[in-house]
Formats: sequence, C-alpha cells, structure tokens
Amino acid sequence: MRIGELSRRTGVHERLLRYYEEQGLLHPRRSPNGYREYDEEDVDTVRRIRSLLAAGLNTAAIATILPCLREDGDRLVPTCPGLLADLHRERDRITRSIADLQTSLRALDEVIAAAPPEVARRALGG
Amino acid sequence: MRIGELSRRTGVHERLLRYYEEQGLLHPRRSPNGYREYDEEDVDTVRRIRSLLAAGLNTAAIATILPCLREDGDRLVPTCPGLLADLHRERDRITRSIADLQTSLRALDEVIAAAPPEVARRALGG
DNA sequence: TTGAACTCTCACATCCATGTGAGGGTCAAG
DNA sequence: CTTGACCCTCACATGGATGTGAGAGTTCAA
Repeated sequence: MRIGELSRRTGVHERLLRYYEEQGLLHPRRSPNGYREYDEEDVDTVRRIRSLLAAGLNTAAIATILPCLREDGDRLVPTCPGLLADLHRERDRITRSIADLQTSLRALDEVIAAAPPEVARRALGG
Repeated sequence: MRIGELSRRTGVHERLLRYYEEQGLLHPRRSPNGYREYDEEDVDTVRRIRSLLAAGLNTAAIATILPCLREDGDRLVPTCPGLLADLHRERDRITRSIADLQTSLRALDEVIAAAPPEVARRALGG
C-alpha cells in the first residue's frame, strides 16, 4: 500500500512515516515511479513505533529493538543476532525506565490515597 | 545554598537548574542581590526531576506531579488537592507507559532467549 | 486535454531539553 | 582598589520529534 493509505490506517501523518524511514525504522520498497510501497505488516510496525515513542524511547533505541520484535506467525524471530549486546543494553535501559516510572506511580498513589475525601469528591465529581 | 552548590551536589548543570525553575519545577528564593537560594530539600527534588525526565516524562507532567511528591518527615503530603484529577491523568499515562515498556521488554526477552548459544557467547564474550 | 488526488524532495519552523558564550553585577580576600 | 570566584539575564545553537508549505512529477477518471 502507499503512504496515504498507511497514514489513514495507522493515524500517523505521512511526514512522520518519512521521518521514521529516514531514522531506519521503516523500509518500504519503491515503485518504478519512486512511490513508497509498504507491506501489510508495516501497519503493526508503525503502531509499535508510536507505542515505544510514547513510552519515552527515542528513534535510535527503537531502531535497535524493532528488527527483533518482528513476528513470523505467532513466534518472534531473532532476525539480528549480531546485536545481542545492544539488545541487552536496551533491555537494561527499559528496565530502569520501568523502575523509575513505578517509583513515581507508587508515590503518586500514596498522595492520591492521602487526599481528604471531600477533595477527592470535588476533583472527580466535576 | 546557591546554584553552584546545588549543581555540585546533584551533578546537574546550572543551566538546567535555571531551566527547571523556568518550567515551574523549582522555586528558589532570591537574596537581595538577586542570587537564587535553594533549600536542602531541593537536592532531593532535583534528583527526582532527573529521574522522571529519564523515565520519559516531560517537564509539564513533572510540574503536575512534583508538588504532590514532597515529603514531610516520612510521609507524603497532598499539598495540592485541587490537582487530583490531574494526578489521576498522569497516573494513567504512567501506567500506560509502563505497560508499553513491559510489552517491549517481554518481546525483547523472547528474542534474546531464542538466539543460538554460539551467537550469545559471541555477543557477550567480546 | 484537464483536473483532482496522490506522491516526491527540500527547506524552514516550532517546541523541548540541553549546551555555550556575551556582557555585566556582587562580594570576600588580598 | 584589584582580583577571582560566583552569580545574573539574554540570546544563539544543537539534536530530536513534529508540523507546514513550495515546487514539481505521476496517474487516472471525466
């Protein structure tokens, strides 16, 4: 499919799809007229990219991880074993991010729980 | 303490401390000569800011959360009850980020586990 | 043919987090 | 007084992610 269709199906603007290609996250083929041709699986790939960006990873980290998250049927395929050390590094970074976020989440929960009931009603009731 | 000392004690550059103030994350007093005066607790506040930035939150989200993470002795004090709805929203966003990262972490672990043993040795041995 | 829809590349712009330097004030020690 | 260390504001710069428009090519139905 072409870039407009991928954009509609994923909700991601064309400009960003070209940027992700520029960053090595997407690899569309080209038609003889120069148009990009994407695969059906690129719809999932783009969604995964958005999810990882939203989680705070940058495009360089995502470029490392993505090729190894591609699925063949139901199973994950290690398509780039040469990057195992990189994957471990990314894994460690993700683990630290999760720990940081979980620490903040716990602290936030304590604050929310400590709020006086009438404050909670006012804040959530409107 | 002044900005240079806070910078040394936290390892965070002065430029960033001024930026965090600009973004509403820090609120130093001013001496008559215009110099910033930070409190002892600002050392922990700055470390918390760095941790949240590293976890992918931006300064706007941190400005929402921070005032409610301040500690009085051992307990957390809800110093801004009017922001309870905001806190819930931030909490939800953090929860989604954690879920996204955990999904990627699991997928990454499967790829790492699936790598052939000799590839693992080569990647980690040198 | 024509026009609309779609696509291409390129370049500039914005915001964010961060880095650096200019120009100048403050103050304690010598 | 002078000096060095510290501080102030302001402005420009960088890289990343994102947004927008110019100029032009492609394709197909009317």
